[in-house]
Formats: sequence, structure tokens, C-alpha cells
Amino acid sequence: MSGAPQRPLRADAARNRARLLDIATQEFTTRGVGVSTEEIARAAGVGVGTLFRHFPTKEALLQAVMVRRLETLAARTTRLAAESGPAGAFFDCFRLVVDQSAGKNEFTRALAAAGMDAHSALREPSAVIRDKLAELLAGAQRAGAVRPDLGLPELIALLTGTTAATEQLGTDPAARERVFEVVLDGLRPR
Amino acid sequence: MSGAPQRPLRADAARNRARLLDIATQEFTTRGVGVSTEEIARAAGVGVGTLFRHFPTKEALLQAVMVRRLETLAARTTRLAAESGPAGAFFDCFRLVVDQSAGKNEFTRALAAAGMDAHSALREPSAVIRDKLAELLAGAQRAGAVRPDLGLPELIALLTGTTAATEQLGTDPAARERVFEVVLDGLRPR
Amino acid sequence: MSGAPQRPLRADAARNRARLLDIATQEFTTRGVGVSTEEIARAAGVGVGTLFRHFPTKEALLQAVMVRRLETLAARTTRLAAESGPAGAFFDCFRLVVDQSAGKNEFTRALAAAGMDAHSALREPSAVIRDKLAELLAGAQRAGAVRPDLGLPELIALLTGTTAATEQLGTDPAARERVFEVVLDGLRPR
Amino acid sequence: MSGAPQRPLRADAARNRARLLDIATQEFTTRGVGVSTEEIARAAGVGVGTLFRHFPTKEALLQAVMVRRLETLAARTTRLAAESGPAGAFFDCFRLVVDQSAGKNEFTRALAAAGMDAHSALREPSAVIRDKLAELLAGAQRAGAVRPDLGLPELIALLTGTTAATEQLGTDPAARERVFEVVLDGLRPR
DNA sequence: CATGAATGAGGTTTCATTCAT
DNA sequence: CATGAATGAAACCTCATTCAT
Repeated sequence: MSGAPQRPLRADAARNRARLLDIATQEFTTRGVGVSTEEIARAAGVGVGTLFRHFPTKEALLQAVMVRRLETLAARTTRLAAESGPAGAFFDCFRLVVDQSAGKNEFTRALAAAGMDAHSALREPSAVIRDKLAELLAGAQRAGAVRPDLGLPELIALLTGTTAATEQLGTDPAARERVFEVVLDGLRPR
Repeated sequence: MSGAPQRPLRADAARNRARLLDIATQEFTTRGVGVSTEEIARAAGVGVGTLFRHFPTKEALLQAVMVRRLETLAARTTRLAAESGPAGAFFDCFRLVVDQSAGKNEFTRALAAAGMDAHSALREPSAVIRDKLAELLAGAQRAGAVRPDLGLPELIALLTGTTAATEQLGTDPAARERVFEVVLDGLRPR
Repeated sequence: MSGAPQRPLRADAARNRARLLDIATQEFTTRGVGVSTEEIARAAGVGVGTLFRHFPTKEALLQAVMVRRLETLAARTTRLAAESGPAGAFFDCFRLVVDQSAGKNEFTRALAAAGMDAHSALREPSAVIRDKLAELLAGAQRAGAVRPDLGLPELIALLTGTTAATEQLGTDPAARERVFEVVLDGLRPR
Repeated sequence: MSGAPQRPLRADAARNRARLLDIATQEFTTRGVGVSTEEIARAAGVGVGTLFRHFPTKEALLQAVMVRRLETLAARTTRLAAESGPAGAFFDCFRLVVDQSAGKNEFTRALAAAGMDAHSALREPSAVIRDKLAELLAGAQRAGAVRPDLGLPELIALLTGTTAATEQLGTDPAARERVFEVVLDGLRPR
């Protein structure tokens, strides 16, 4: 049920695994999911065999990258929520998730296309985020900062959509800001 | 300069071409751009050779699918714009474009990834849409129905984003409606 | 047994056949046997179907081109042999055959590679040349102008070889001339 | 700059590479450059992937075969030149090159047809041969054994041509010998 | 007869994955 | 455990040949 290793990895093995994850994240994000396993292994300075020892499948690697992203996101979300009032926390987190999710759609889609239920492997880490987001949404709604009829699914869809929108505007920060304003304004009770 | 064929295609050729486009649209949309040319040809009931006679490259096929979508879209946009007042036309078109664009991101992305300037082949049909949208935006802004600081790029990004968001909500019309409300509300001057 | 058409071709059909042969000769010679039937047909201004009506196979077309070359060659050889004395006729013909055979190796090889006995279809026209050459060789040997131990096969091999050699020197006429001198000198009794 | 592998190949890899080269040489020579990579791989007892790991392109394989032939040739030429006097060395080498060059024309032609400068990849090994031949030619000319007006290009063309001629006479050693006599005699000062 | 659209086997090449070293 | 050579299915595309128009 858990992704945690059976026994603690040897030091060098752990180093290789971490390095592979880092490189894979970077390559998948910048060059798409089409990059070959061979290239990722080479960029990480290991042989393909090592890659496949740690991740039995290319898809498993994709999954692991996703999981780590979600975990990082969950951690930062938690931290942020603790620092501001309910409304501020909600809007800050919205921005944070969007900024951190660049490229995520590609992964989700790749996993989905491979016919696998995205929820099976990502259930645990994404559940953490969902819970955080639900909590933040409820808080902001109680504080009257967000329209009360909005549900969690819509919030997540809007996060995905805003990610897509801002990705398309990569080079123009002012335009990205205006897009944020539109969506965040729209979230307020009318 | 024109997309129209040099001579009228023979009856069977036209049938095959149309059928290929239909099948390709469907396959690309439902299963992603990874589907093989061979499968598309088989699904269309023709040999691969026929596919490649009509579209000399897989990318050319993708392009053709895109072009047809954009043309359909442009036609409907024009019709709608004529029927309502400036504000109504703008909001109606926004919905229309989003509804018609399901799956389009995949294509745009695929074309971009293939290193081709999306504007080269799609320039004409997409320019028509851009012009329409720019016109509608200006009209709605003049009518005070849309915040005046919004530019065309942001509008297009928001269209893309809203498409992504509603795609994720496919099964729940009420939730889709709430997403639309958020974005359309956000577009109004605050 | 004969390549002559069963009945006289219609005027346009004959024109097409001739044109196809001309174009095919040119394309095969300048661009190699790799040129596609489609390209040859297009260059000849007819559809592929027409090409295949006249020549049921690409190989048949190659054959026809060869045959025509050989026939032309035979005719010129005959003419030349009548005009000079035995020695002169021999050496003139040697040069003529070499000059006219540029590119011929490609064809011979293509036919051979296709697993067909080159002699089956080319037997008749090439027999004419062989006879001419045999006659010329005998005459020149009687006149003491060519070493008496040389047989017809060696003569033909030397023709092929000299063709290959001069083809490699295409751009430099003086060098070609020196190659001719070497071979023709070598043919004389030592 | 060097053709030597960066690190010593693993034992099996080296075996496969050598075997591929051997088989490719044989197949290309006996059946033409048309043989498919798949067939070569199968004949060598490896998968296609292995073939393409060693030679990233069919052309690269052709090149490698050529290079090996030329290198072998250069080595033998060097040895021979050291053993005989200037005239003997020249004539011996002429025969050696011709005997070793059977089929070489096919490769050269294939490479040329593929639009690649034959000199780019083969520059080094073929330069060695050219140098050797130039040296031998000069020596034989100084010794008065070869006509003084003959240049290196003509010599090479004659080698090519004699190769073509003797190839055609494969089954009859006496005829081949007579062809050699004609050419070698022609090379002597008249 | 001419046309050119359709066919599909076959060619080259890539890449996730396995396994000998 | 790490390595990277080997594998072979599958992708895209070409082209000789057939046959409906």
C-alpha cells in the first residue's frame, strides 16, 4: 500500500534515486514526457539499468515525480495556511498551487492516457492537498471571502485552468497578473 | 493561399479524406496524439497509403484537424456575434469557444512540441477567430461589460484555461456552470 | 519472342510510349534506378496507369530502356564499320561503345540484382552488337592491329571497364583521353 | 580524429560489431546495397536494435565496411611496396588493389547517391591509399616503367575500370589475366 | 485507353525493458 | 548493486502495382 522502501536504501542507492527524481522532474517539465529513459539516465549520470531498478517502469518514474511534487505542494500549503488569516491563506495558496503546478497537466494526462487510474498511486499525497484545500475553502467561505456555492471540485478545476492559462502567458508577468485578478475576483461573492 | 483543393476531388477521394478527418479528430481527442497512423487508417477503413496520400505527414493530419475545428469555430462565432448586443455576444462567444475547444489544447501542444510555428499553418483560420474575439472584446469593453485593462492575449489564455477547467468537470453540468460564473464574473469591471 | 507490338499502336499510345522511354532513360541515367515510377510518369506527363499499361513492371521499363540503347548502339556500330578500314573501324567502335555506354552499368546491375538473366530479354539486340564486335575484332586481328590472343569476352569486359574508368573522370577530357590511350595501346600486339 | 573506440568495447559488443561488419560486407557485395538492415541483422544473429546501436544509420554501416576495406588495402599495399623494386611494386600493387576491390564500386556509388561527400568519412583511409599509389606511380615513372604523362586520377580510374572488367570475367582466370596484360601493357611507355 | 486514388508489404529507425558482465 | 549492450515491437513513411472512375 505504501511507496516507502522495504528497508532503508544504501547511501549510494538513495543518492541515485534522488538524483534520478530531480533530473526526471526537470526533463519531463522542460522537454515533455517524450524524453527517453536513456536520456534521463545519462543526464543523471547513471546507467539505464539503475533507473529501472529504482523505477520498474517509465510510468512509475512519472508517478514518483508527481508524488514528490504533490508532497512539496502539500507541505508549503500547510505552512502558508498557518501564517495568514483565512482569506489571505486561501488566496495565497491558490497562487502557490498554480505557480507550482506548471507542467503538471502533462503528467496527469500521460498517466491517464496510459490507462491507469490517476488516483491509485497519487491518492495519498493528493488527498493531503485536497484536505488542505477543502479546509482553506471552508475557512474563506466562513469569512465571507469566497462565494458560498463553490465546491471543492470546482476549485480544483479552476486551479488546473488557471495553471493552463498562465502557462500560455509565460513571458508576460503583467498579463499573468491580470489573469489571476480575473479568477480571484470571480471567486469572491458577487 | 487557399485551403481549397486545386481540382474538385474525385468522389471516393473526397469521401476518404472526410472520413479520415472525422476519425482522426475523434481518435486524437479521445485517446491523445499518440494514436498511430496505422490505427487511424484502419478505423477509417482505408490503407495507410491513403492516409499519407491525403496528409503527407502525421503532423499534416493534426494540422488539418485543427484547421477544420478553427474554421467551424470562426463560422459560429460570426453568426453569434450578429445575433446579440455587444455584451451578450461577448459572453455567448466565450462559452461557445470553450465548449467547442475541448481537446484542442492537446493539438496546440503537439504542434508546438513538433517545433513548428503554430502560426504558419493555422495563421489564416486562427487569425479570423482572433479578429472576431478582439472585436467582441472591444465592443464589450466599450459597453462597460468587461474590465477595460484586459488584453486579447489574456482573453485567449482565459479561454484555454476555462476549457481545461471544464474538461475536468465533464460529468457535472452544475459544477461547470459555476466555473463559468466565476470566470465570467471575474471578467466584469470590479 | 519479339518485343514488337501485336498490332500497331494508336497514334497517341505510341507517342506516350516513346515519351516514357525518353524520360525514363534520362531519369535513370541522371538520378539512378531509384527514381519512382510515379516521378517518371509525372515527368512524362502521363498517369502511372499509362506507364504500367505500356510496361507491366518497373523492370520491364528498365529493360526497354536498355534494349533501345543497345539497338541505337548496334546501328551506329554498323555504320561506322562500313566507313573505315578494319583497324580504324575497330578502334572507332571501341570509343563509340564506351561513349554511348555511360550509365549502362547501373542498368545491367539492376537487372542482374533483380534476379533476372540479363540475357533473356536483351539477347536479341545485344547479340547484334556482339556479332558486330566479334567481326570487328577478327578483322583488326587479321590486320595485325590487335593482339591475336584476345577473345570477345575480354573485349567486352574491357569495354565495360573503360566505361567505368572514363565515367569517373567525367570532368577532365584530357585525362579521359589518356585512359583511352592506355587501353587502346594495350590492345595492340606487344 | 581516430576511428578507434573511446573505451575498449565489451567482449560481446566487440564480437557483435565484428560479426555485423563481416556479414554486411558479404551481403552488400553479393546482393547489392539493397539488402535490408533487418536481413543483415538476422544473418548476423542479432536484433536490429543491436545493428543500429553500433551503426546509427544504414549509411554508417556502409561507410564502416568501406573504411575497413580501404584500411586492409592500405596495409597490404604498404607491405608489398617494401618488398619489390619500384616497377615490380607498382605492378604488383595494381593487381592487388584490383583483386581486393571487387564490389567496391557499388559502395562508392551508393554513398555518392546518398548525397554524401565520399571524402568526408573516408578521407583518412583513402588518403593513405592515394598517397601510397602516388608514391608507387612516381617511383615506377622514375624507373621508366610507366608512361610519364599518367596522373594519379587516371591511375585510380584505371584501377576502378580494371576492377569492373575483371569482375565481369569472374569465372575465367585466363581471360582475367589477358585483361590485366592489356592494361598493364598499356601503362608502359610506348 | 488514360487517369490517379488506393493498397499494403516492407524499409529505416526509436525506445522501453531485460539481462549478461 | 551498477552498467550498458541487446532486444524486438512498433512508429512513420515510400513505392510498385491494381482498379474504379
